[in-house]
Amino acid sequence: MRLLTQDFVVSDPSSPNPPITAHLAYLLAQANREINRQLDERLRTEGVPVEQWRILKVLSDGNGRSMGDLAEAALLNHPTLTKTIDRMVSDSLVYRISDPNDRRKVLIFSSDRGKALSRRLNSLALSQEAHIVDSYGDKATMQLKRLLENLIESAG
Amino acid sequence: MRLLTQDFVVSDPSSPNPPITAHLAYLLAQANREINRQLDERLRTEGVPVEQWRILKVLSDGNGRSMGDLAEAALLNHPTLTKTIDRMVSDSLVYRISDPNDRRKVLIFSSDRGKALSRRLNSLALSQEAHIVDSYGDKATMQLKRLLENLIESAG
DNA sequence: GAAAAAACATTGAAATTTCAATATTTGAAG
DNA sequence: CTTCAAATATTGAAATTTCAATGTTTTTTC
Repeated sequence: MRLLTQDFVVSDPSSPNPPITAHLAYLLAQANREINRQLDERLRTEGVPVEQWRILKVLSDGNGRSMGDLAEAALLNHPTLTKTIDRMVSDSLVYRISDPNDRRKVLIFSSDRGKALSRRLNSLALSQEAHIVDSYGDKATMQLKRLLENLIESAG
Repeated sequence: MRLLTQDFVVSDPSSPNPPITAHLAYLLAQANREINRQLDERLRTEGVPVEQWRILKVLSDGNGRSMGDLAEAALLNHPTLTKTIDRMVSDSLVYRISDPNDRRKVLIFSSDRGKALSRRLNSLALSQEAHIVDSYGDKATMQLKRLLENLIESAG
Protein backbone atom coordinates (compact mmCIF):
# COMPACT_ATOMS: atom_id res chain seq x y z
CA MET A 1 0.00 0.00 0.00
CA ARG A 2 1.41 3.33 -1.05
CA LEU A 3 1.76 6.01 1.59
CA LEU A 4 0.05 9.27 0.81
CA THR A 5 0.66 12.60 2.45
CA GLN A 6 -2.78 12.59 3.99
CA ASP A 7 -2.38 9.20 5.58
CA PHE A 8 -0.64 10.38 8.69
CA VAL A 9 -3.99 11.59 9.96
CA VAL A 10 -5.49 8.15 9.59
CA SER A 11 -2.60 6.28 11.12
CA ASP A 12 -2.81 8.17 14.43
CA PRO A 13 -5.96 10.21 14.84
CA SER A 14 -5.17 11.26 18.41
CA SER A 15 -1.99 13.08 17.51
CA PRO A 16 -1.14 13.57 13.86
CA ASN A 17 2.56 13.74 13.23
CA PRO A 18 3.38 14.77 9.68
CA PRO A 19 7.04 15.07 8.74
CA ILE A 20 8.42 18.56 8.94
CA THR A 21 8.64 18.69 5.16
CA ALA A 22 4.84 18.63 5.04
CA HIS A 23 4.56 21.93 6.89
CA LEU A 24 3.97 25.00 4.80
CA ALA A 25 6.10 27.01 7.23
CA TYR A 26 9.00 24.65 6.58
CA LEU A 27 8.65 24.60 2.80
CA LEU A 28 8.50 28.37 2.70
CA ALA A 29 11.61 28.66 4.87
CA GLN A 30 13.46 26.14 2.74
CA ALA A 31 12.52 27.72 -0.57
CA ASN A 32 13.27 31.18 0.72
CA ARG A 33 16.62 30.08 2.05
CA GLU A 34 17.65 28.54 -1.22
CA ILE A 35 16.51 31.39 -3.47
CA ASN A 36 18.00 33.90 -1.09
CA ARG A 37 21.29 32.08 -1.09
CA GLN A 38 21.41 32.18 -4.89
CA LEU A 39 20.55 35.86 -4.98
CA ASP A 40 23.10 36.67 -2.32
CA GLU A 41 25.75 34.91 -4.34
CA ARG A 42 25.10 37.20 -7.28
CA LEU A 43 24.80 40.39 -5.28
CA ARG A 44 28.07 39.46 -3.61
CA THR A 45 29.86 40.73 -6.72
CA GLU A 46 28.74 44.21 -5.67
CA GLY A 47 29.38 43.51 -2.01
CA VAL A 48 25.78 44.14 -1.03
CA PRO A 49 23.55 41.95 1.14
CA VAL A 50 20.02 41.15 -0.03
CA GLU A 51 18.49 43.49 2.57
CA GLN A 52 20.29 46.48 1.10
CA TRP A 53 19.15 45.50 -2.37
CA ARG A 54 15.56 45.59 -1.14
CA ILE A 55 16.07 48.99 0.46
CA LEU A 56 17.71 50.51 -2.61
CA LYS A 57 15.11 48.95 -4.87
CA VAL A 58 12.24 50.40 -2.85
CA LEU A 59 13.90 53.83 -2.94
CA SER A 60 14.78 53.64 -6.61
CA ASP A 61 11.71 55.57 -7.71
CA GLY A 62 13.36 58.68 -6.26
CA ASN A 63 10.77 59.22 -3.56
CA GLY A 64 11.70 59.38 0.09
CA ARG A 65 10.23 56.90 2.56
CA SER A 66 9.75 57.14 6.26
CA MET A 67 11.56 54.58 8.37
CA GLY A 68 8.26 52.91 9.16
CA ASP A 69 7.19 52.57 5.54
CA LEU A 70 10.63 51.48 4.49
CA ALA A 71 10.84 48.86 7.22
CA GLU A 72 7.60 47.31 6.05
CA ALA A 73 8.51 47.43 2.37
CA ALA A 74 12.02 46.08 2.89
CA LEU A 75 10.85 43.36 5.28
CA LEU A 76 12.99 44.48 8.20
CA ASN A 77 11.99 45.36 11.69
CA HIS A 78 12.50 48.81 12.94
CA PRO A 79 15.73 48.79 14.96
CA THR A 80 17.41 46.60 12.36
CA LEU A 81 16.51 49.08 9.65
CA THR A 82 17.85 52.00 11.69
CA LYS A 83 21.23 50.34 11.95
CA THR A 84 21.28 49.18 8.36
CA ILE A 85 20.52 52.73 7.23
CA ASP A 86 23.35 53.96 9.47
CA ARG A 87 25.72 51.74 7.50
CA MET A 88 24.30 52.77 4.16
CA VAL A 89 24.65 56.44 5.10
CA SER A 90 28.30 55.74 5.94
CA ASP A 91 28.65 54.23 2.49
CA SER A 92 26.93 57.27 0.94
CA LEU A 93 24.19 55.13 -0.55
CA VAL A 94 21.28 56.91 1.13
CA TYR A 95 20.63 59.97 3.25
CA ARG A 96 18.15 61.08 5.90
CA ILE A 97 15.96 64.16 5.85
CA SER A 98 13.58 65.08 8.63
CA ASP A 99 10.03 65.16 7.27
CA PRO A 100 8.92 68.83 7.28
CA ASN A 101 5.25 67.84 7.52
CA ASP A 102 5.70 65.59 10.52
CA ARG A 103 8.90 66.03 12.42
CA ARG A 104 8.55 62.70 14.16
CA LYS A 105 9.35 61.13 10.81
CA VAL A 106 12.62 60.78 9.00
CA LEU A 107 12.58 60.38 5.24
CA ILE A 108 15.19 58.22 3.55
CA PHE A 109 16.35 58.99 0.03
CA SER A 110 18.68 57.16 -2.32
CA SER A 111 21.80 59.11 -3.29
CA ASP A 112 23.14 59.19 -6.86
CA ARG A 113 25.67 56.60 -5.83
CA GLY A 114 22.84 54.53 -4.37
CA LYS A 115 20.83 54.83 -7.56
CA ALA A 116 23.75 53.80 -9.73
CA LEU A 117 24.38 50.80 -7.51
CA SER A 118 20.68 49.99 -7.57
CA ARG A 119 20.76 49.78 -11.36
CA ARG A 120 23.62 47.30 -11.28
CA LEU A 121 21.89 45.26 -8.58
CA ASN A 122 18.73 45.32 -10.63
CA SER A 123 20.53 43.56 -13.48
CA LEU A 124 21.86 40.92 -11.15
CA ALA A 125 18.46 40.31 -9.58
CA LEU A 126 16.79 40.10 -12.97
CA SER A 127 19.34 37.62 -14.21
CA GLN A 128 18.65 35.45 -11.20
CA GLU A 129 14.93 35.68 -11.82
CA ALA A 130 15.55 34.66 -15.42
CA HIS A 131 17.62 31.74 -14.25
CA ILE A 132 14.78 30.53 -12.04
CA VAL A 133 12.24 30.86 -14.82
CA ASP A 134 14.64 28.93 -17.00
CA SER A 135 14.97 25.89 -14.79
CA TYR A 136 11.61 25.98 -13.06
CA GLY A 137 9.40 27.03 -15.93
CA ASP A 138 7.49 30.13 -16.90
CA LYS A 139 4.08 28.72 -16.09
CA ALA A 140 5.06 27.38 -12.69
CA THR A 141 6.82 30.60 -11.74
CA MET A 142 3.81 32.74 -12.52
CA GLN A 143 1.51 30.34 -10.74
CA LEU A 144 3.73 30.29 -7.68
CA LYS A 145 3.89 34.08 -7.56
CA ARG A 146 0.14 34.29 -7.74
CA LEU A 147 -0.30 31.81 -4.90
CA LEU A 148 2.26 33.61 -2.76
CA GLU A 149 0.51 36.92 -3.32
CA ASN A 150 -2.76 35.34 -2.23
CA LEU A 151 -1.18 33.81 0.83
CA ILE A 152 0.33 37.12 1.87
CA GLU A 153 -3.03 38.77 1.28
CA SER A 154 -4.91 36.22 3.35
CA ALA A 155 -2.33 36.03 6.11
CA GLY A 156 -1.37 39.68 6.45
CA MET B 1 -5.13 49.63 -21.79
CA ARG B 2 -4.68 47.32 -18.87
CA LEU B 3 -1.18 46.89 -17.48
CA LEU B 4 0.04 43.35 -17.30
CA THR B 5 2.95 42.05 -15.31
CA GLN B 6 4.89 41.28 -18.47
CA ASP B 7 4.52 44.76 -19.87
CA PHE B 8 7.48 46.26 -18.10
CA VAL B 9 9.70 44.51 -20.62
CA VAL B 10 7.99 46.18 -23.52
CA SER B 11 7.91 49.64 -21.98
CA ASP B 12 11.71 49.77 -21.61
CA PRO B 13 13.54 47.01 -23.41
CA SER B 14 17.00 48.33 -22.51
CA SER B 15 16.51 48.01 -18.77
CA PRO B 16 13.39 46.37 -17.41
CA ASN B 17 12.46 47.62 -13.97
CA PRO B 18 9.70 45.60 -12.37
CA PRO B 19 8.60 46.60 -8.87
CA ILE B 20 10.20 44.61 -6.11
CA THR B 21 6.89 42.92 -5.40
CA ALA B 22 7.18 41.19 -8.78
CA HIS B 23 10.35 39.35 -7.76
CA LEU B 24 9.94 35.77 -6.66
CA ALA B 25 12.74 36.28 -4.16
CA TYR B 26 10.79 39.11 -2.57
CA LEU B 27 7.47 37.30 -2.47
CA LEU B 28 9.09 34.28 -0.88
CA ALA B 29 10.79 36.43 1.72
CA GLN B 30 7.58 38.25 2.49
CA ALA B 31 5.46 35.12 2.76
CA ASN B 32 8.08 33.36 4.83
CA ARG B 33 8.40 36.33 7.15
CA GLU B 34 4.68 36.51 7.75
CA ILE B 35 4.12 32.79 8.29
CA ASN B 36 7.18 32.59 10.45
CA ARG B 37 5.99 35.48 12.55
CA GLN B 38 2.66 33.75 13.15
CA LEU B 39 4.32 30.48 14.04
CA ASP B 40 6.77 32.21 16.36
CA GLU B 41 3.90 33.85 18.16
CA ARG B 42 2.40 30.46 18.94
CA LEU B 43 5.64 28.77 19.89
CA ARG B 44 6.33 31.72 22.16
CA THR B 45 3.95 30.15 24.68
CA GLU B 46 6.58 27.42 25.12
CA GLY B 47 9.43 29.90 24.96
CA VAL B 48 10.99 28.22 21.93
CA PRO B 49 12.15 29.86 18.71
CA VAL B 50 11.15 28.38 15.36
CA GLU B 51 14.67 27.06 14.75
CA GLN B 52 14.53 24.89 17.86
CA TRP B 53 11.12 23.58 16.83
CA ARG B 54 12.65 22.45 13.55
CA ILE B 55 15.55 20.76 15.33
CA LEU B 56 13.32 18.96 17.82
CA LYS B 57 10.91 17.98 15.09
CA VAL B 58 13.66 16.47 12.97
CA LEU B 59 14.94 14.54 15.99
CA SER B 60 11.50 13.44 17.12
CA ASP B 61 11.74 10.06 15.40
CA GLY B 62 14.24 9.07 18.09
CA ASN B 63 17.17 8.68 15.72
CA GLY B 64 20.36 10.61 16.17
CA ARG B 65 21.60 12.95 13.47
CA SER B 66 25.04 14.22 12.72
CA MET B 67 25.56 17.96 12.91
CA GLY B 68 25.88 18.11 9.15
CA ASP B 69 22.62 16.27 8.48
CA LEU B 70 20.83 18.20 11.16
CA ALA B 71 22.05 21.53 9.84
CA GLU B 72 20.67 20.74 6.43
CA ALA B 73 17.36 19.42 7.71
CA ALA B 74 16.83 22.27 10.15
CA LEU B 75 17.86 24.92 7.62
CA LEU B 76 20.72 26.32 9.67
CA ASN B 77 24.32 26.76 8.76
CA HIS B 78 26.92 24.88 10.61
CA PRO B 79 28.35 27.25 13.23
CA THR B 80 24.87 28.55 14.03
CA LEU B 81 23.68 25.01 14.67
CA THR B 82 26.65 24.27 16.93
CA LYS B 83 25.77 27.19 19.15
CA THR B 84 22.06 26.51 19.10
CA ILE B 85 22.74 22.92 20.15
CA ASP B 86 24.97 24.26 22.95
CA ARG B 87 21.96 26.18 24.28
CA MET B 88 19.62 23.22 23.88
CA VAL B 89 22.07 20.98 25.72
CA SER B 90 22.10 23.54 28.55
CA ASP B 91 18.31 23.32 28.59
CA SER B 92 18.51 19.50 28.61
CA LEU B 93 16.52 19.25 25.41
CA VAL B 94 19.12 17.31 23.42
CA TYR B 95 22.45 15.61 23.97
CA ARG B 96 25.57 14.83 21.97
CA ILE B 97 27.15 11.43 21.41
CA SER B 98 30.29 10.89 19.40
CA ASP B 99 29.50 8.61 16.46
CA PRO B 100 31.26 5.28 17.16
CA ASN B 101 31.41 4.47 13.42
CA ASP B 102 33.04 7.73 12.45
CA ARG B 103 34.58 9.70 15.22
CA ARG B 104 34.67 12.89 13.21
CA LYS B 105 30.92 12.98 13.59
CA VAL B 106 28.80 13.94 16.56
CA LEU B 107 25.30 12.55 16.81
CA ILE B 108 22.53 14.63 18.34
CA PHE B 109 19.62 12.99 20.13
CA SER B 110 16.48 14.39 21.66
CA SER B 111 16.14 13.85 25.41
CA ASP B 112 12.87 12.80 27.03
CA ARG B 113 12.35 16.40 27.99
CA GLY B 114 13.01 17.39 24.38
CA LYS B 115 10.54 14.82 23.11
CA ALA B 116 7.84 15.96 25.49
CA LEU B 117 8.39 19.55 24.43
CA SER B 118 8.37 18.48 20.81
CA ARG B 119 4.92 16.97 21.23
CA ARG B 120 3.57 20.21 22.64
CA LEU B 121 5.22 22.22 19.88
CA ASN B 122 3.77 19.82 17.35
CA SER B 123 0.26 20.71 18.49
CA LEU B 124 0.99 24.41 18.20
CA ALA B 125 2.48 24.05 14.73
CA LEU B 126 -0.43 21.94 13.56
CA SER B 127 -2.93 24.42 14.85
CA GLN B 128 -1.16 27.15 12.91
CA GLU B 129 -1.21 25.02 9.79
CA ALA B 130 -4.92 24.47 10.32
CA HIS B 131 -5.42 28.18 10.69
CA ILE B 132 -3.69 28.82 7.37
CA VAL B 133 -5.71 26.18 5.59
CA ASP B 134 -8.78 27.74 7.12
CA SER B 135 -8.25 31.24 5.78
CA TYR B 136 -6.29 30.43 2.65
CA GLY B 137 -8.12 27.34 1.49
CA ASP B 138 -7.35 23.66 1.29
CA LYS B 139 -6.88 23.57 -2.45
CA ALA B 140 -4.60 26.56 -2.58
CA THR B 141 -2.48 25.30 0.33
CA MET B 142 -1.89 21.94 -1.30
CA GLN B 143 -1.14 23.56 -4.63
CA LEU B 144 1.31 25.97 -3.03
CA LYS B 145 3.09 23.18 -1.21
CA ARG B 146 3.45 21.24 -4.41
CA LEU B 147 4.88 24.24 -6.25
CA LEU B 148 7.31 24.96 -3.43
CA GLU B 149 8.50 21.36 -3.43
CA ASN B 150 9.11 21.60 -7.16
CA LEU B 151 10.95 24.87 -6.81
CA ILE B 152 13.20 23.46 -4.11
CA GLU B 153 13.79 20.41 -6.27
CA SER B 154 14.69 22.46 -9.33
CA ALA B 155 16.77 25.01 -7.45
CA GLY B 156 18.60 22.75 -5.01
C1' DG C 1 51.77 2.41 5.29
C1' DA C 2 53.11 7.33 5.31
C1' DA C 3 51.83 11.68 3.60
C1' DA C 4 48.45 14.54 1.72
C1' DA C 5 43.77 15.70 1.07
C1' DA C 6 39.00 15.70 2.46
C1' DA C 7 35.26 15.61 5.79
C1' DC C 8 33.44 17.06 10.04
C1' DA C 9 32.62 19.90 13.93
C1' DT C 10 33.96 23.63 16.91
C1' DT C 11 35.92 28.12 18.32
C1' DG C 12 36.78 33.17 18.87
C1' DA C 13 36.22 37.53 17.05
C1' DA C 14 33.42 40.52 14.49
C1' DA C 15 29.11 41.85 12.63
C1' DT C 16 24.31 41.84 12.96
C1' DT C 17 19.87 41.50 15.02
C1' DT C 18 16.73 41.84 18.75
C1' DC C 19 14.69 43.50 23.06
C1' DA C 20 13.45 46.88 26.18
C1' DA C 21 13.79 51.48 27.22
C1' DT C 22 14.06 56.37 25.83
C1' DA C 23 13.35 60.74 23.43
C1' DT C 24 10.74 63.63 20.47
C1' DT C 25 6.73 65.19 18.09
C1' DT C 26 1.90 65.02 17.08
C1' DG C 27 -2.96 64.25 18.02
C1' DA C 28 -6.77 63.92 21.32
C1' DA C 29 -9.38 65.00 25.48
C1' DG C 30 -10.93 67.83 28.82
C1' DC D 1 -4.40 75.69 26.07
C1' DT D 2 -2.69 72.11 28.86
C1' DT D 3 -2.26 67.42 29.74
C1' DC D 4 -2.26 62.79 28.31
C1' DA D 5 -1.94 59.28 24.95
C1' DA D 6 -0.22 57.68 20.52
C1' DA D 7 3.10 57.53 16.82
C1' DT D 8 7.77 57.63 15.25
C1' DA D 9 12.57 56.76 15.42
C1' DT D 10 16.74 55.78 17.89
C1' DT D 11 19.82 53.82 21.45
C1' DG D 12 22.48 50.55 24.43
C1' DA D 13 22.87 46.10 26.12
C1' DA D 14 22.26 41.42 25.26
C1' DA D 15 21.67 37.62 22.27
C1' DT D 16 22.50 35.59 17.96
C1' DT D 17 24.67 34.78 13.62
C1' DT D 18 28.47 34.77 10.54
C1' DC D 19 33.25 34.50 8.96
C1' DA D 20 37.67 32.72 8.99
C1' DA D 21 40.64 29.79 11.23
C1' DT D 22 41.62 25.50 13.88
C1' DG D 23 41.70 20.75 15.46
C1' DT D 24 40.35 15.88 14.78
C1' DT D 25 39.49 11.85 12.28
C1' DT D 26 38.97 9.45 8.00
C1' DT D 27 39.95 8.64 3.18
C1' DT D 28 42.86 8.81 -0.73
C1' DT D 29 47.13 8.62 -3.08
C1' DC D 30 51.60 7.22 -4.05
